[in-house]
Amino acid sequence: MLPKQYRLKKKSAFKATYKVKNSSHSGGVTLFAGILKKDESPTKVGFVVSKKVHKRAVRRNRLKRLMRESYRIFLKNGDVGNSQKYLSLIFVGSENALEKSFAEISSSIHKLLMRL
RNA sequence: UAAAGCAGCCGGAUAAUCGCACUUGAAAUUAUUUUGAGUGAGGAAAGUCCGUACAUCCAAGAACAGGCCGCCGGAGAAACUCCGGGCGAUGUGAGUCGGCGGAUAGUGCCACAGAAAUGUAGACUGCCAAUGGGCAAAAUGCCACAGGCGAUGGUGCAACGGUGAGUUAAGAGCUUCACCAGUGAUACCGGAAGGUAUCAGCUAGGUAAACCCCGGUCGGAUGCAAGAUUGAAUUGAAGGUUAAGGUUGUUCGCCAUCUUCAGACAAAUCGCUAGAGAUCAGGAGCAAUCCUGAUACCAGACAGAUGAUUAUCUAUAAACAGAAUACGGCUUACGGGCUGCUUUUUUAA
RNA sequence: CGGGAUGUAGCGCAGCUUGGUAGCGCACCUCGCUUGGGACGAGGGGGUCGCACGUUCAAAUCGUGUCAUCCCGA
Repeated sequence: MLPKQYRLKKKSAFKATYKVKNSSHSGGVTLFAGILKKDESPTKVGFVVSKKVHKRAVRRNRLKRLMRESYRIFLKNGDVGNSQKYLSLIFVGSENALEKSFAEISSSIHKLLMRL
């Protein structure tokens, strides 16, 4: 898990991020980026796996945890490209990503971060 | 040894690095940071099929309606719950399964087939010359008119207790006989369900997971997003202040500002986890379960915590699956492993 | 977390109340009509009634369990 100040929490913030419509896709993971930020507050990140992706909570939680963990490692190493210029990011997992390993998910997320 | 049955248990472990939630100690400092310690998903957390606690609102009396339950006894807060027993079904057996009151309270339905499908039925197909009657007069003769009978009928899930004998004109539970099924009465055994024995000719289908009858039982609704408290910006109403500010030169008024009340989106706190609880020991009981004592406090989030990587071990770590107010059940899913008892067949002793 | 509904032929739906025969439209196949196709006419095939167990002589229909899909409320 990420520390609290890095998490995207409010429903309105999620809606605002989706509204920007700046998205890209890689290996079953979709990244939505919000607006560019003006001050030095930390970039907030949300992770979403819909109930339509899979019925069982264990499978959905597993995918969310893998995405979260790989983002955390990139953030710790400073290997996140230009992503920290944005106010908010949302990673959305899809059906294709369910069966993938940590290494595959990690490389997908790295690609997405470099694209920004 | 093989094949089965039942009961119970486990549901990866250890170490390293990075990381999260809550509690708590310390330091810096004044709302955050750093650091130490502790705790951190299940046997089903699932499905949401039952039952409760708890909370708010309505009603607080009675009756009807309606729902639910349905062998007996016990346990339990209660339950579509559990334990023991009875009966029935099933299996070679250990065992397993059972929504298991009433069909003589009434109503409905029973396709097709069949003479007939519930009404103590017999129209039809049939059987009968014993009785009455007629014909005949040689008869152990003929006639189905009055009658007797319910055996016979290519049916059907089901045909008015079953099979076999005897009796008879023909026949029939006829009550005469043997064996069997049910029902009732009596006696005995049992705490009860029920069981055993004897006697009685008493024997009119099935369906109540069709309506229903009988007995028992039930305040209703909504669910922790229940509900309680706080509450910045802001909105409305009422009142006050001109000490300062804006609007014009001044006053009033308006803005502003202060107080009170009301409403209220985002939000915060409580509800929230010390319990019909957990572990261990002893006792009562066939058991479910109950009693006593000791020990420790053991998830509590709110975009929602247990993860990632590596190494070693056992059987290659690989099943079903993630708490959201709590508890008791039921049901369903599940790779693999362990323990105990029992049965059957064969072999050996 | 709570509530409601639906699973029947390739597709869309009846039938379930009151249990005995599964039917309608489109689509499909064959034949006719036409120079050929379409339309039209005639005929035909196709369904473990989501799954399992039970009640009943008999179940798409009644009961219970289970699976899947969809919708609604906060």
